[in-house]
Amino acid sequence: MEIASKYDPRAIEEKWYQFWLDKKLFHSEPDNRIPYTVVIPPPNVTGVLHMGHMLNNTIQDVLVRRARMQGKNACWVPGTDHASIATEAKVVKMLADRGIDKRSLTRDEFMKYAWEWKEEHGGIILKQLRKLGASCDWDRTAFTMDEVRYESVIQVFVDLYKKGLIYRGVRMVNWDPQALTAVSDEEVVYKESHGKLFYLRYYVADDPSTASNASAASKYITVATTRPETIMGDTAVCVHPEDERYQWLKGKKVIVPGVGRVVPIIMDEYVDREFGTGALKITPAHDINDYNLGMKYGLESIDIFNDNGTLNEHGGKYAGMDRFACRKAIMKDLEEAGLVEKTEDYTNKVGHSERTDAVIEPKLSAQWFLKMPALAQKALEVVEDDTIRFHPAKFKNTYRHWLENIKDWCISRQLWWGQRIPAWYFEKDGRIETIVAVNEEEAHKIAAEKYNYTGAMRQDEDVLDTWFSSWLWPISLFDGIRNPGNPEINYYYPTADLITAPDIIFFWVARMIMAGEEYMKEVPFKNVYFTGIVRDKLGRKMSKSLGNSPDPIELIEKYGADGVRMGMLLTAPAGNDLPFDEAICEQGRNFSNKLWNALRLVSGWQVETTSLQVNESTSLQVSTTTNEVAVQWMEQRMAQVLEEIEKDFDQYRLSEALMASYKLAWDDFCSWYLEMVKPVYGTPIDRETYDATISIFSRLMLMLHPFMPFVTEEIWHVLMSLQVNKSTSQQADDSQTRRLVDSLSIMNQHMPMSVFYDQRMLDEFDAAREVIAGVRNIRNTRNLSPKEALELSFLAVDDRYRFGKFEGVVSKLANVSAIHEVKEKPAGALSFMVGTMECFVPMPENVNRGEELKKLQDDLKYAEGFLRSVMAKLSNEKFVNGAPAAVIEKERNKQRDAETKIAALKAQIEALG
RNA sequence: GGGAGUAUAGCUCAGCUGGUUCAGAGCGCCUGCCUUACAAGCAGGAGGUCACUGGUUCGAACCCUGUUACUCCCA
Repeated sequence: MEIASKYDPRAIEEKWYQFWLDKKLFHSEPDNRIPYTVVIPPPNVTGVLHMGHMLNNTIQDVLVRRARMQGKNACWVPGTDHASIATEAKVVKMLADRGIDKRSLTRDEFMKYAWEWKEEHGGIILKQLRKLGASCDWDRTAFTMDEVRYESVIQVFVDLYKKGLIYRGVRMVNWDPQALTAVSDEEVVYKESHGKLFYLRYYVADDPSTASNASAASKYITVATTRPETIMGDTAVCVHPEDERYQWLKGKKVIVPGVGRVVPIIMDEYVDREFGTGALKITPAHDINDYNLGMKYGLESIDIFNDNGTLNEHGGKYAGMDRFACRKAIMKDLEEAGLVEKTEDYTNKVGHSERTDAVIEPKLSAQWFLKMPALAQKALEVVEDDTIRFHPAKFKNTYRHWLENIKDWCISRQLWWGQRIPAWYFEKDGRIETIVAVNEEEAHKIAAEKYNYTGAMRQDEDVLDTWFSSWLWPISLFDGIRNPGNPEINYYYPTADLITAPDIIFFWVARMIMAGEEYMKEVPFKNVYFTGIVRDKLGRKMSKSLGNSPDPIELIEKYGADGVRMGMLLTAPAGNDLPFDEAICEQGRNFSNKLWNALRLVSGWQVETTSLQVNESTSLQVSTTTNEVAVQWMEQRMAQVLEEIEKDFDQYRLSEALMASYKLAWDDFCSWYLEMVKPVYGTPIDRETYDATISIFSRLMLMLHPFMPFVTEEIWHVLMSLQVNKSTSQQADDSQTRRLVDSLSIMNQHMPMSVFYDQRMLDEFDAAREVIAGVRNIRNTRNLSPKEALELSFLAVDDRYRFGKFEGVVSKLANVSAIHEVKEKPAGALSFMVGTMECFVPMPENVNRGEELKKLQDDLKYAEGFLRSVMAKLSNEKFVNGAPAAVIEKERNKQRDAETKIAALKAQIEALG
């Protein structure tokens, strides 16, 4: 069979992904196996694949593929969320490009365009995930606005309203003046910003009747503010009740500069005396803290802004001006009026909208809220008691802190794209009544029954926060809200693992837990794996604006999906940020190529029909024993590594599991095992070893498959067909067997499991490996040709470092023509030590005695130093009395070994000299 | 301002219950090799005051005190 010497992933990856799709291997239906369910963190429908998705979905795919191979019924449900703000912005832009103004459209017309946009542009990301090899059950692809999910959201809203957990009220919310909607606390990003701190003079109005005559006042108080434009809404100035500086102002009133309004001085401990002058202006309509003070002291609340961030009629001469332009204008005017004391540079954190990046304007408005305390309580308990485990566990702290300080969730958004709030209003007897119902018909029915009202009703214009859909995701994906107890939700819920980035721990993780407790009385998942944030190699977060993020699809084209997956995983311990360097994908690509070349080697072998192999590379007769030993050792080693990997997966240490598999395949299998059994060029290999090699190689592919699905599927298939081809007994059924092989997939083979292994054999191999390395080292340093066979003798004081069955292996890999055990050091020999075992090869003619001597003396010095440290411990009474017996015994062994070694070295030095 | 975390080789990280020659891995680097699977490779090698400080202990990378630096979250 001709196989290219370089592995080319492109055609292979496409071929197998299509194969998996055609055979519906990703699809899951409930059955009697154990379910393993993962729901995708639904990417934003406007999104394109970025490195964070790559990481996140690679991890999910690894876990899902592994679970599937462990015989579980794996179901990974993909989907997208509708991202109301982001999508609406895209649609508005699309309309603008076509010359259509959103305001000229009805809601229904707009929604038609929005769906059109979604069908055309939404979900690119899901297509891209296929290139990565994601084994999602595409038949189950869901969208937070499709019928099932939409209705689930509405039903939950109505239910929570009935339970009294949802209410509507006028509150201070985070207003996004660009998207023209409220956003939740979690959607506000605080960014450091360089601004100014303005010191403004508020003159005392001694006599309220002459207040408008500001010049009459002789005293003033200086107030520091970062937002002078809000003075139009000032309704008080506040100082600390114990602030000595301002006692004289008690009960007085002051005049808002430039505005002329007379406002009271209030005293409250809320004030930080250290900040600015210790005096605060209070604008209840535009600051949450001021709002609270306003409520406490019954202050007037004057809203000075329009929804788009311009000043309204309360802005006086500044009405219509943008808030930032107004800031400049106002300062200029105050400056001229002599009301500004000074201006300082000031750095503070300013809230920006996560979606539009506009500066958030705290604003009073009527919004819908979900009461959080009771929900939070339960959500906290299940994480505290480890019903849900976080990996890494440190995120428990963050989680706890948030839930203990939680505020009610603002769930209404002033947009059209989303689930429209199912609330209807009508006026009766001069009162506005509110009906919350799953649909208008139902609302009418309730209105008639409850209020005896049959007239027209108006539905709330707002939609619900996108996260109010996403928090139901693990339930609504299986229709568990509309049809509780249906077979799917019973089978797939709770899901097993959730893999997500830590920045949505509040948005999503916590709220899913709340919804799970509320609607399923059961947690939505058992483990949460928090990935790191993908950064560039300078440690900066990857972002579009910096242009520092590689295009994942280009990476895949360059290194293959397997290569990229491996690159991501190798640097991605749970919860650690990963500084991504493209070079790491190269390692993944190289590994694919290594496996590929191992396949080329094996596939080129001729198989001997008889069992004996004569190895002519040395003058030693090598029987199959060497190969048998090699196979046995490889089996032991594989069992050992499997044990490690199983442990790693239990602890979600994926990069460690991958590294262990990588070393098993590259070092143990390719560098050692294949070299041990490799027949001399042109000679055949014995049947047993060949079969064993194919079997081991195949199992290695199974172990690697979750990490590198494509190359392993390809190699596995070639291995299967090799088995068929070279089989002596199956000639007749050849084509039939072939068809069978072609129809199989590595995907649903069984993952090998660790079994008991022989540690003694592994130790013997380690000794053999060191002997081989020792001989090679002597050849290298003394310029001895690897082609020239050497004779090896060894002197073992005990059995610990014997290489036992591995004699044949040593002779083959070190090119040793004979191995003798000796009782005394042979004359005229070079030596090296493996533990306490001394090994000798004949001294070549050209050896540099001075160098040899120096080497030996260095070794001796080290050994003597080591012995001293051991003796120091052993002669310490406290150690001997205090340490456990096993530890002391170990030290005694060290002492004996060191003494043996020192004696041997001294003898060698003497022999040389 | 409140909370959490991190600091180990040039880089990214392991190091579990304090106890082996325990100071490790991968990558990178250096040297020598196109040795009939693989130069996307092979054989070797160099690299660290375990941030600093004091303590506990027979024994500390690991436990405790303090310091410094960085990161994240919350307001």
